[in-house]
Amino acid sequence: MADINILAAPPAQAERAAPAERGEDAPLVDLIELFFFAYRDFVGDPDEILAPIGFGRAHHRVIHFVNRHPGMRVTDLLDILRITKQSLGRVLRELVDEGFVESRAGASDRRQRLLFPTPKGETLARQFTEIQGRRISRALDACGPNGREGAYRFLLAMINPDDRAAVERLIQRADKARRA
Amino acid sequence: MADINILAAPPAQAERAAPAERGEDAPLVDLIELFFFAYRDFVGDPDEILAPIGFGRAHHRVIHFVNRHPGMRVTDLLDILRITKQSLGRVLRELVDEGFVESRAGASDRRQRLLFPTPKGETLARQFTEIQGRRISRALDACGPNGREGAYRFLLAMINPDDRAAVERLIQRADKARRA
DNA sequence: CGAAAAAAGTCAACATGGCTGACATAAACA
DNA sequence: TGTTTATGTCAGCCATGTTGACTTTTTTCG
Repeated sequence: MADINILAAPPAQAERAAPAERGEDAPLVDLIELFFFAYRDFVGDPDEILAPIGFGRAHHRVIHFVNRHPGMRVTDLLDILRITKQSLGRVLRELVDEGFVESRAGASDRRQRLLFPTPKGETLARQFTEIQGRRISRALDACGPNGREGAYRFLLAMINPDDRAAVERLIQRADKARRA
Repeated sequence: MADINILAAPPAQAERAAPAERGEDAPLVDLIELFFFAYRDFVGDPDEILAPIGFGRAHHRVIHFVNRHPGMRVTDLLDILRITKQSLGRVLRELVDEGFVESRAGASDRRQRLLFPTPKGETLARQFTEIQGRRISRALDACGPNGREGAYRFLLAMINPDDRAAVERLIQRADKARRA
């Protein structure tokens, strides 16, 4: 009785809940699973772009953040990614060697290496944000008028309380720089 | 001028936007980054529980799905996790060996191996859903009255269109079984 | 000035969790 | 009875994380 394909389409007569009320009283565990599936597909987008170039997810993350926050220090990137210097070093070297990222000594503190995307890096980064942005945009369309604010608040509140302020600062700083 | 700590707290006089309107007109790229940070912390929860036992994220995912959908076939799990039989096999063997998961031959098709959590596995799975559920619950609180419905729709619409129906069926099937 | 601390980089070794390819077994199906 | 399906397994490889030790350059501070 339990051994049927639990992913198969149901017999034709089965009906789903009306779209208008879908998810209204979904248990938390539903949202846990949706979050898992959503992220799986979300990171699948850049995977497809990177596979032909021989890069992976680690490269995606670095290119994204360097492009979004040009001039960031290596330490900043380490804090964001929460990986070790050695792990980052490997990926960063490949990106510099292949001309996606450039690292220059800091002006006021010459110990620092500030990271910038090259034009090649910018082009790649734009592809990432375009495809992921389209996915998010589609998702917001499914949420009605206040969807964007709701998604922003939901995702922000999913972050550890101690880190929220830093993340918001990071984001707002980048937005401001972009508008300038 | 660019080489300062981009994650540091700003000087005291800087003010953030009023909470009421936060995120209202956030660019899509903000949401991309928030999604990244949110998931990072979301999977950090089970990581902490698993580290002492010597298990990793792969084990978390298997225990979660087996517990939530008891009696699922190995093939179902492969479809959900999108990994190879060999990768799953390694993890599954460890979980069976250490008594977290049990696999029984299917009743109507004896080639199948149906997966069930042991009491030990259930206990562990409950810890995962509790801590992750608390995080989600907190996040929903930040979203106002229709937060749950909004989050459900947003996350569902983030999933590849082709997979949405299967995911919803999976979830609803599990909810129904749980209520029964 | 000189010592200490900070930013970055590097080497080596190892763990986890993906992957491919090849192959084996049992059960179901046509 | 032959083929397909569901599962499992061996062997090896790759990407990306980890720890620990150590170096170089530059800044900071007593």
